[in-house]
Amino acid sequence: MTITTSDAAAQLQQYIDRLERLEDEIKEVRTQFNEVILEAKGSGFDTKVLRQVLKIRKMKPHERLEQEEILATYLHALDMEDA
Amino acid sequence: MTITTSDAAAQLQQYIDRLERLEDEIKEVRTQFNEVILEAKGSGFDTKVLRQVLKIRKMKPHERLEQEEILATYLHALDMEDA
Amino acid sequence: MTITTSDAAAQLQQYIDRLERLEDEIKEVRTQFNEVILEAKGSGFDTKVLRQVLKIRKMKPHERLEQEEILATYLHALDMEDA
Amino acid sequence: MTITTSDAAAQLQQYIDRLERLEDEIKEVRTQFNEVILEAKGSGFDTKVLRQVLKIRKMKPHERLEQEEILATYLHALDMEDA
DNA sequence: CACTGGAAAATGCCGC
DNA sequence: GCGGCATTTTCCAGTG
Repeated sequence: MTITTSDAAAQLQQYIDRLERLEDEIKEVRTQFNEVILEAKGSGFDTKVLRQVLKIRKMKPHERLEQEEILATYLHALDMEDA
Repeated sequence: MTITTSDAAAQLQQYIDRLERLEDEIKEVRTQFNEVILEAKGSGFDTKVLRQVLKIRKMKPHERLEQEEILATYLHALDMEDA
Repeated sequence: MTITTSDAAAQLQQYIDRLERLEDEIKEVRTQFNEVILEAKGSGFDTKVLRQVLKIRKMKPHERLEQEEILATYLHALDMEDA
Repeated sequence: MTITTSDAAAQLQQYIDRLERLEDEIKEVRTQFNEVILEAKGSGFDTKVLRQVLKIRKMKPHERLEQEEILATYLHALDMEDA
């Protein structure tokens, strides 16, 4: 878009405002996240391991891709039309 | 499992819960962010440039100027100043 | 397993092998690339700007000019032309 | 680095050359990769599934992080000093 | 306080 | 040409 009208300029300003507002929110929540991590550290937990646990829990769903599904993928790969 | 460990487990669970809740929030807000970007795109704005604008606004003018200057120097050294 | 499938399996295996070999090559060259970047860094060059230069050289001057113009327009609309 | 000497300029030119050379190599190998994918497609394989197979094989090593190791991580997380 | 590794984001690519 | 996915780059916390 070539901004020729002041309307377009105002619209751009609005989008930028909204986006920066959302970025601020993200930053804020991330700060809270870090605070909790620090708090956990204060309780004696190893932050690195903590993050690892979170990661593992996030990965879990992906491991539905386990064994059977992998096998299915291979079988599908072999189920070609005229090979 | 000893009582101590059991306590620790409960505490760990709590921290994990809080952290995952915060992660969810971040994810949610980021989704909103992307939606606004898409909306702006629908209004005819160039999303890539939009992101560039946000980045520029986040940078301190000083930093930005410095980066630009280095770039100019490199381009000059390569006889590319008009690129 | 039918003969057809067995054939397909062998063929699949071959394709996978070739593809993985090529993936390895790419990975290897990328490693070399990163090493050169590091070397340049060691010589005092700013790696981020270095990457920027490569990107600029890859772009057709026309594209680049266009992008810059859009950016200038946006910044102007936001009264940020001096950023 | 502020490039003041022609030596530095020459050095920069050399780094850029080397990096672009490596980028070309990568591009070339990637082209070969795509050609093999196309060839496989011509043999009746579904390219999407093919890529999926490659991905799965790449992930496999990461799944050493399975069960026992995950358990170990949790146990470690609970093995705090003074909780 | 620079380096390193890992998470998040942006870019670019492939298929539709 | 666009949307989704994979790669690449950037950012940031942790560490010596």
